[in-house]
Amino acid sequence: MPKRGYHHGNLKQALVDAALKLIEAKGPTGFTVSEAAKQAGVTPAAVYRHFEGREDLIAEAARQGYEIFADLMDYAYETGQPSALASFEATGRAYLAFARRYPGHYVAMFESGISINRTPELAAVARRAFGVLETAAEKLSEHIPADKRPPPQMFSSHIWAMSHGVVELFARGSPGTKAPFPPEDLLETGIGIYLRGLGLVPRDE
Amino acid sequence: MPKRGYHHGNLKQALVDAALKLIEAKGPTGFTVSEAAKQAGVTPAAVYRHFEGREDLIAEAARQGYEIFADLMDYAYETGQPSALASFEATGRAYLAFARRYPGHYVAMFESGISINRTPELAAVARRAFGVLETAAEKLSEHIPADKRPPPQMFSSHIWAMSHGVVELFARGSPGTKAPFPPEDLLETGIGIYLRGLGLVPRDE
DNA sequence: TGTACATCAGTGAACGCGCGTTCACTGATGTAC
DNA sequence: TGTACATCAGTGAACGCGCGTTCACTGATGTAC
Repeated sequence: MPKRGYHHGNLKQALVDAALKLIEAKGPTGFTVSEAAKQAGVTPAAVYRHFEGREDLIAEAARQGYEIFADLMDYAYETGQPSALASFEATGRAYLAFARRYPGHYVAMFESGISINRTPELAAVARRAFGVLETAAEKLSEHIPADKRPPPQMFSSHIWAMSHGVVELFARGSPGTKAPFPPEDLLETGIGIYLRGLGLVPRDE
Repeated sequence: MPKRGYHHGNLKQALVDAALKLIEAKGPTGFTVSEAAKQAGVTPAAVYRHFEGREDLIAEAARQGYEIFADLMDYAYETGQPSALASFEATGRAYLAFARRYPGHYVAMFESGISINRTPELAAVARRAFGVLETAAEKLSEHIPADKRPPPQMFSSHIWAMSHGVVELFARGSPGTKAPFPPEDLLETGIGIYLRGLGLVPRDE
């Protein structure tokens, strides 16, 4: 443990990390300022040297999550290039991968009730993340016959909805629901069938 | 206001109704026993004549929601008969319709953290609701060429995921997200494209 | 029809609890001379 | 290099609050005779 700096070293980040662990373990409701402070080895009052309050701490955790998420989406998009189809599919998969690898961030972002418009920085980074998906959809849409081409924003919404639904219902320990199939497979096949419906993938495997 | 019966008439249901309104307005976290009691015109202690505690009240609200939900799914299924395709589509739409018309119930069921296995009755009615969707998927699957037929449970999961995603992301006042299209249209087109991908709907409109 | 009694839905006061937040403070660290 | 001072991260005690829950009670309703 590096103990440089004043007293703690980097308490601000330590508090965010503690909050993420707690949110992951107990949900956004179960998370308390006092417990986060305790886990960082510090008095609850110390939190207020770095954050305006409870909400502010959660918002910072969410912001960091969007940052990671946006980077992941960017990377997935690039991985699929130069194929518009591969890029699009990869961004869809990235959503699930993110939820799996960063569950604390995911909950802070999507289940804590924090508004995306809470601060300009939060809004900006969220827009960056979703922008990648929309760009992928636009590029993909160019491969669809112009007369039967739905708005790109529409099928990026479809894919986002399916990804979100798979995560919420089957990848997280949802209310007594047991996954009938591995979520990754479910999403993979779901996106596959959908893209075939768009006429972007041939009928056979 | 019918004031029959002992003192209140039907306090148990009045408490459930108050809870539903509060959950709808403030989320499952914002709901408190005291406020539900107050809204029913009764002391907080009176709640314990009818429920074991806070959780029990929410569970009853969820149970009633599943009951309505299952009936709605049944009705939607019957409406589509004898066409397997129409029945399947109708059950997908019913999910969104339910979330819209009974937002309090919806939140109690899917966002309150109540486990489906809390009581046998709750588990039973939930199974009834989801069973309709699975039956519809099985019937539909018979129309797909046997060699290229995914398991019915798989595409009922896909549709459920898409419906759930559309509701969570676009139909409810999600974290700063504004719907790019009416959720009903989004779901309609999404299911349509998906079914075309399954080879169940011809390529043109 | 009238009286005595049992039932039990709802009362009102109180409890212990843990929360988020505040405040005057302390003492380690960084800086000026 | 050494001393005096300013800074400010973290302390510890305390606060007010509203929560869920309990308990002995009361008084309206239903029932037996």
